[in-house]
Amino acid sequence: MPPKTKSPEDREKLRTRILDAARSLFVERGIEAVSMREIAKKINYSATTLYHHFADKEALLQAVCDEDFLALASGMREVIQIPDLIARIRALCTGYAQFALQHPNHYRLMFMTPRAPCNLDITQIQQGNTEQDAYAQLKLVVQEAFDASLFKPELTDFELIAQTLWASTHGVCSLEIALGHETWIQWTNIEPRLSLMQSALLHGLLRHPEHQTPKIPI
Amino acid sequence: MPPKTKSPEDREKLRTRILDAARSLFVERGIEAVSMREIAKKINYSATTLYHHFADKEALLQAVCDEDFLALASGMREVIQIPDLIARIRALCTGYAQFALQHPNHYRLMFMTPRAPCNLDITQIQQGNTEQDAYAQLKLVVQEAFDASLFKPELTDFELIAQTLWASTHGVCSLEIALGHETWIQWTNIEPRLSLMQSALLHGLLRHPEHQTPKIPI
DNA sequence: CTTTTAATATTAACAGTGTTAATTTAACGG
DNA sequence: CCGTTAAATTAACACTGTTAATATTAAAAG
Repeated sequence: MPPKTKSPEDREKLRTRILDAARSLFVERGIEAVSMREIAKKINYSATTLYHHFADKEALLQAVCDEDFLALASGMREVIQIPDLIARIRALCTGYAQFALQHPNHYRLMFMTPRAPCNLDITQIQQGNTEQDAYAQLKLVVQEAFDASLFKPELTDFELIAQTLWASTHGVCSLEIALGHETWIQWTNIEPRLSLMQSALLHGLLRHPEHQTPKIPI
Repeated sequence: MPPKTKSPEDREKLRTRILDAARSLFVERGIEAVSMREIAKKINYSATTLYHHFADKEALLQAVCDEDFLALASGMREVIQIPDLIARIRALCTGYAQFALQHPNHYRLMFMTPRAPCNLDITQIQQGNTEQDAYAQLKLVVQEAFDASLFKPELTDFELIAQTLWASTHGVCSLEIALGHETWIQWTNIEPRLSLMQSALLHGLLRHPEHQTPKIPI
């Protein structure tokens, strides 16, 4: 069983096999249901083998996470080409929400779970790089809109604006993920919740709230 | 050690001792760091004793949670007396945020953790009762404001409005709890994040956004 | 061809978890 | 004094993440 295939691409191949097994278990059964032994069993390895590729469970999940941070950011590749700044902001928020609702378990791990503050060392994502970091994408377009004086004049901090936009979309999505199945709340549909949040907040932020969003097929 | 003190108030006393031990461990070390054995050790009992008072760990945490749902709602007792409807909405959101940021571990368990959908059976809180349910409090005042035509005329669903207000505050707070210590985001202060969200969103929702909030000491 | 070497994977074990079955302990009613 | 009964305990099961020691193998060295 254990041959000496030192070829680096084989080693990489096993690494991604582990990542894929972890992800699939994780997607279908949630974060806490995933054990190292189960991941290993899924690819017919022993649990200890995983530790030759990842320091610990946290690092493995972080690696899964990283891939999805990249997926989130690169899923916006077309969106960030939209010329109209407001339309681009709207599309970024919508795309973000789609990702969250389509990958709730990943979203939970990425944005709803506090982690040790030192994990940036492990992460291989270049934060701030607009190719890899969806928040950087939002920040950039918000800054452009800020420079174009599209926001109300009393708003002087574009980073604050970006974080507010992020928090609003995150609020709708994370409530949906955490409590969307609770029956003691008479939840309205998620789409109107998202769109009301988006339009009301932009109405409160923009200098000319009646800004007509050019209809662009996504 | 195990005397036959069947008196119901003693039994209740032990139950709350368990709850308090669970809460204190839980507050200082977070949800996942709490084990049944540790809780038991903290009050000099064996772990199995806890199972005579709570079906399982989930039920115990749910019970801790329930007490804090009540605490959240009853902490609003003065706030819901505020006569001005908009000021009351603002104060509810602010109070909610204060609770979230002061009890992040509880907040996490209450609003950031998906649970099995059947837990309403266990919960002893009367959802919808404005004495016990903070969301019901918000819904009520939003409905009053809706009936008073304070919202923009195109908004026809007051429940949607209430959920949007909730989601916005939740978004700021839950991002702060989950990612507030991440250094790859240049977080602005939490206060301006909360207040910009509140004022911008209300600006987008209200018919007369310039509504002067009467200054009421809280 | 051996023999060494070094990577790869495995088994065994540790300390911990939630949980349950079987058992002891102690007080009261008869 | 004895049984009943509730309360608490110990022992155990099947897990978990993780690590140390061990085996397995293929390629390089002699």
